[in-house]
Amino acid sequence: MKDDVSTTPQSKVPAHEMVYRKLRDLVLFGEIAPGQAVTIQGLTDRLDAGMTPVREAIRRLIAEGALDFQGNRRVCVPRLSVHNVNELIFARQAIEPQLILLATQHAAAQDIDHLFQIDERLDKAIKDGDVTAYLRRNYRFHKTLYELAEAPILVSIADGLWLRFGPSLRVVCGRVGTSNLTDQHKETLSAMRAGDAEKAARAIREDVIQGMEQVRQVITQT
Amino acid sequence: MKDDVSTTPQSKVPAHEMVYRKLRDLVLFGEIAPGQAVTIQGLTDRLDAGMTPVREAIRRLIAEGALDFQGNRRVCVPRLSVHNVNELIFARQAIEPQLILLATQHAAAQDIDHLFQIDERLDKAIKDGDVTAYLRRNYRFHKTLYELAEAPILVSIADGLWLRFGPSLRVVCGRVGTSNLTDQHKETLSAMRAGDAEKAARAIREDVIQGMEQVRQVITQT
DNA sequence: CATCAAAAAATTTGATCATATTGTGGTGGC
DNA sequence: GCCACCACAATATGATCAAATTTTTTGATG
Repeated sequence: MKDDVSTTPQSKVPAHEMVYRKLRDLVLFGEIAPGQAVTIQGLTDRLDAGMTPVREAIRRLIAEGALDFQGNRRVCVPRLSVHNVNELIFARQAIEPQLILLATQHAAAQDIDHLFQIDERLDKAIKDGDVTAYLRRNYRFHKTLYELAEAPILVSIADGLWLRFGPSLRVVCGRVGTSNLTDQHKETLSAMRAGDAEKAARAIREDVIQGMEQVRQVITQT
Repeated sequence: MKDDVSTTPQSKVPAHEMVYRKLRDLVLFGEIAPGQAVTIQGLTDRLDAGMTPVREAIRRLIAEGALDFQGNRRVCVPRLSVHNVNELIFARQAIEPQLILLATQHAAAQDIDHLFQIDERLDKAIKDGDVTAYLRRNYRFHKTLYELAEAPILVSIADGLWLRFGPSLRVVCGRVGTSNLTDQHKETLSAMRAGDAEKAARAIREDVIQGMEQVRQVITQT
């Protein structure tokens, strides 16, 4: 399991950070489904942590939009409306191509090689029908790519968007099946390797649209 | 301890929410300057609150990018680099015109009247040289405007951006002086009233560029 | 006597606090 | 200058209080 970099046990990282990463993963990869409630006490048991770290982790994720604080003091993973999905499509199209432009300028050859490797393992997960591995590696691919842009604010925005639609991707996989998933990863990377930033940006925009369109389909049906 | 009946007339809003709002204002309106440290104990004194609510408020603001958690466990208001400002300019240009497009579609006549009122009071603050009132009303103008778009995710992104460059606006006012501030508020509102969404979007883009350019100037000098 | 609904008790869960623990940066001895 | 030690601030725990939800009780009505 080289995938979960987030749950490395080290006494160097504080408990609230640890809980945050674990809970973030649970939400981002759809292990807590949209609509499902999140309780403090439930998490102290599930993650074997104290109350304070759990509370702080929940607050952080609420602030990032990954969790929803419902008027009374209940917290849950938000369900996306069609309207929300449209907002997310717009925002992703606005931000992520720009990240690719910047990433192309900064990327070294070995960075792109590394991304090709991640993409290969992603393809393997698809072939194996391993949904969880697919979701983790797909996120990892995009996140790694975006971090090459060296634009921390834009990356944090993009990351925030992933936290919002991520939970629904598992649902999409459940409906569509992993074998029907398409992406523009290789096209993006090839263009980057060729130094054609514009083409890479167009490819990622295509990737975003394809992915989000599938989310929209599933949301519309529900 | 029941003695806080006099100090807390309405305990309908929880303490952590109260502390969050106060601290958010302190940061957003530059009352805690960029680079300045933020300590838990300092805030428990300053805001007369318990330790737990303060901790949660700080976590939220860190998650929103309004505060910076520096490796060791120090927290401070981030200083913007020129690079950061460029990211913010891009992001604001990407998001805010879209919010105006949507707002124009949804706005009723009285909504626009209300915005004209806010803008008038804003102008008065400029004429009086009241920096704090200017900053608060300028934020209020944009926030009110964006909320008309009925696009909660895009609004939360825009809000997050304001939290990042807001602290620097007070510095800008200190350098430039309130009398030299220009904006495109009236142009935006007039276009909206006329139903010309595209024109309104262009006006707000102009407003964004003007404002951020002044931030860039100040950052570059420092 | 059964049924439903409103009220009240019980339980669950969140909010807050006081306090103990741990980690960080500084300080003085060597 | 390096290392042990000290003081301070952050982190984490569990207890306590308060709010909200669920369940139970109760009473009126058909």
